Amino acid sequence: MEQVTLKQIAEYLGISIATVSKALKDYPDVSQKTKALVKAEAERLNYQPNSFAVNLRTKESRTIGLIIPEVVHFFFGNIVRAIITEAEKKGYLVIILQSDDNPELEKKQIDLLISKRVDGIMISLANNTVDTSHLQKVMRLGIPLVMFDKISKLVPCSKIIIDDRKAAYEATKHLIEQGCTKIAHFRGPLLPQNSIDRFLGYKKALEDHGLEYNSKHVFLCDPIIYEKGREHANAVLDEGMDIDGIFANTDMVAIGALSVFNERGIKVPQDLKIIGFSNWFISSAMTPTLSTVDQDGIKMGKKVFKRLFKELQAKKNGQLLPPETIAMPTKVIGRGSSMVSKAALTAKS
Amino acid sequence: MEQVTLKQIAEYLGISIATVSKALKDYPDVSQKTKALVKAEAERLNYQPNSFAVNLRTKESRTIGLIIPEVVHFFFGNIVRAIITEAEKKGYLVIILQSDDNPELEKKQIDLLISKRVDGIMISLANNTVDTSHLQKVMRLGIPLVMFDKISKLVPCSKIIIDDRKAAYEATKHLIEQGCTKIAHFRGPLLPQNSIDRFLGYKKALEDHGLEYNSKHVFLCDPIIYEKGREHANAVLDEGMDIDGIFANTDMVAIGALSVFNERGIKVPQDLKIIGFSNWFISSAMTPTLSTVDQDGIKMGKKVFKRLFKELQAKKNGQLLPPETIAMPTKVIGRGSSMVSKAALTAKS
DNA sequence: TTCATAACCGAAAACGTTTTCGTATTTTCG
DNA sequence: CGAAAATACGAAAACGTTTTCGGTTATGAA
Repeated sequence: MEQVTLKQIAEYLGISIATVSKALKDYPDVSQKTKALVKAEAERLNYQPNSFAVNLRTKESRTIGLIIPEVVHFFFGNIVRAIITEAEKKGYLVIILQSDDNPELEKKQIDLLISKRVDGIMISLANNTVDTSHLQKVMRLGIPLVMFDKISKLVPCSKIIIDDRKAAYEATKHLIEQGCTKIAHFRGPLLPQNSIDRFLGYKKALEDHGLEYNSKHVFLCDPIIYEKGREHANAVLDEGMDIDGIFANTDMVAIGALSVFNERGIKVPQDLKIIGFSNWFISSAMTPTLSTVDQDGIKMGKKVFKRLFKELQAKKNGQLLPPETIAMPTKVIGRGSSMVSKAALTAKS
Repeated sequence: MEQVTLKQIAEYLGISIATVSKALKDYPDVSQKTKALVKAEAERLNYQPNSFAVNLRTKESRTIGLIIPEVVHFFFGNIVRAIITEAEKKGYLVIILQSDDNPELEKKQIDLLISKRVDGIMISLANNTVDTSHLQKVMRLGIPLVMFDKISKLVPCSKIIIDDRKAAYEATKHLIEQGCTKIAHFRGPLLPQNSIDRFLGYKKALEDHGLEYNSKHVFLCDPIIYEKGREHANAVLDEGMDIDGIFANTDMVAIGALSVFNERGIKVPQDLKIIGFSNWFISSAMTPTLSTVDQDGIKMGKKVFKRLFKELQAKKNGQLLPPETIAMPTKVIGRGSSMVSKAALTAKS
């Protein structure tokens, strides 16, 4: 029941604790013979170092913190999965906290992680986090910090993002290439950088292709949920707006809109084309299948941990790496909701 | 940069470390005056106890482990969310590990958690975990253990589950009540208890209602994914099977089947009725909306943590609670995929 | 005043590990 | 053979906290 300690092994073998410790860690100043003896005994007794003591002594916990707005979210899910996996490979454990998009909670959780003495922190900000003092505190304490997806440009730490502006530009361009000329945008909340950037990319694409930007064609989704997509789609129809394309901030919103159009007999993609964002796997299971922008959560998660790990290593060596911002690639995926494919044509004729 | 310690406060105030420690914890043998002094100073210096030292001294980490097959999964997502929230309220941090339904990995992760000296462990087993020695080890070490959802009856610990057999029975009965007489079952893998129970519930419902059980009507989904639903739905059609209802092990599978029927012009629910399992939120966004069995992940998560907490408390008091198995309620939710509602009738007429 | 009691404080051990430094023993080699 | 060097081990401090126990001072009662 009780866990065995170095002391017990030492007493059993009649040698000192120090030697036992060193033997287990293959120090050069322990003879092969005693090493073998100690290791055998440790094995036999199923010795496991007491991590509390190790932590105290080495001042590191081999534990890192991760704060995200929502665990359930499919995109974060992939990121989480990747981070956990990568971290485990390097012997790190991940403590996950969910901010529920609540800046107050986010602050508390940062404090919690600091008090637990995590070695590093990864965070995707709550949508409406404006005060970054808690993050400044993390930096002040010298705790490596990596931000991803939802970032704040005010914090001088490393960041892993996608080029939202470019991705949105490409998505909008895709609709234009499919023949849309009056494109609405179901945008995300006003604050987080990526919903701003997606909006800007959308706007830029219109301008670059000689289409007029109309602020009435921009609908705010706050929060970014299924129902908002439905709401705005209904608004578009009820007000009889002249729209032939929609670029939605997120697949979730796009699917909400799609469900309304299906219900109200609007033919997608013939009457109206839609493209979402994030390539949620279920988007390929809709009828019609949903066009979207693919952002690889797994790859992103890997990158996030790898960056943090680099900074952890650097810190151990007494160095401090200059912050770095890395943009991950994205890709427009054209599907049934924006493309009148040959198959779709056949089915209709 | 460096964290302040009791020693520093003590030196600054010219008193002993012991007194500082006791003052902060409101020991009765410290005067109000020094308590005030110490607290003010601690506040000013932003003192935070070094949890490594606290852990070592108190032999508890206020950290608990959670192992689940898949974080991304919406059902587990809800559970995770609930557990984290509840745990935080009681001052516990949650370390989440993902087993990827891999028993080997699961074993390793248990060891990892043990070596990190978590105070307790919650686990939903990998689908094909048969050897439970790693769990026995947890119990042998006296670490409180709570299993949920995917459990093993061989481990004498507390368990939080749903009554899968009853739920499946109700789901099948629902189809029968809607007029189905030839009901197929897209079942889950052979091993985990809940997919066995769902199958048994399905079978029992058939028998109780005078319908013949036909093993050809049972399709194995291993793993339980969207594609399996498609695959079997196609098989049903290709082989021209005489089927008028499907009870799927999971919404995911049901949605896969639904997409095939939509594509191939099978009218749901007129030609064929479907019911899924778990009430994945997207299931109400399908066309038609998907009937399902609601199992409340949030409630379950809460229950899981609360039970673990109870055992943690008991352990502190030197007690050992007898294991308890709690079944959470479920509810059949009839929607468009199994019910020809008035609205649907109108639309068709 | 004196003694018992209460109130307050601190010394010190303990938790289990890591690591430095010193020392004792053995080996090497001129 | 003797000195230098290599080898092997252990003592002890340190990490920062908690808690027991003993001691000192103040308080009150006799």
